[in-house]
Amino acid sequence: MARPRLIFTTISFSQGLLLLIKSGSLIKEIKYLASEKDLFSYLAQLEQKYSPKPIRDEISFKEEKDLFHRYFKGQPVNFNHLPLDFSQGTLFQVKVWQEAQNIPYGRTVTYKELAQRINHSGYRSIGQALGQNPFLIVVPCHRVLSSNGRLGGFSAGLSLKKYLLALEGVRL
DNA sequence: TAAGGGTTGACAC
DNA sequence: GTGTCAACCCTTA
Repeated sequence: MARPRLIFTTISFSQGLLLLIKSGSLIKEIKYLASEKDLFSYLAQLEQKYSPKPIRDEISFKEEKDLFHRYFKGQPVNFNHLPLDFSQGTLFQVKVWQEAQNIPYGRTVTYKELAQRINHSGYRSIGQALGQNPFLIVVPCHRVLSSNGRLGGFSAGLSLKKYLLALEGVRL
């Protein structure tokens, strides 16, 4: 059976832009890009990876765009009902991502707490799985902090992690 | 199979 | 309070 063609859109915000990629009705990836320049080079990579090449489609992302615009205005938004394509992750990664989705808006947990929720003791593996998170913001890996109250890490950059937490009213 | 990683907790100073 | 180190265990090359 032929796979549905990939479609994408971008959402601009004060720190850069988000690239949303869908296959059919499933979201395949939500990626942070610092500038239009990064967008063009990433799209070039996608064109090499996928055939036929992904096409821009604003209409199919109406709901997601609305949700993200509200989120960037500082309104509490729940993204959990959006259908995500977890097939690209391992079983362990999917478990971590799904558990991370349960962290409420404006709340934070530590890597340890997240590990305990999935009955796991490999704290470093949690960080590693979050680092592979392809669904920025929707899987809120920015809400996971180190136990000493520090930020920990963030695949899209710590300054963005700080920005997102501040947006949600989290005091560090 | 070995190395690395978004961590943690214990211990020493 | 801060630094160091072993242990956790998954992913990647």
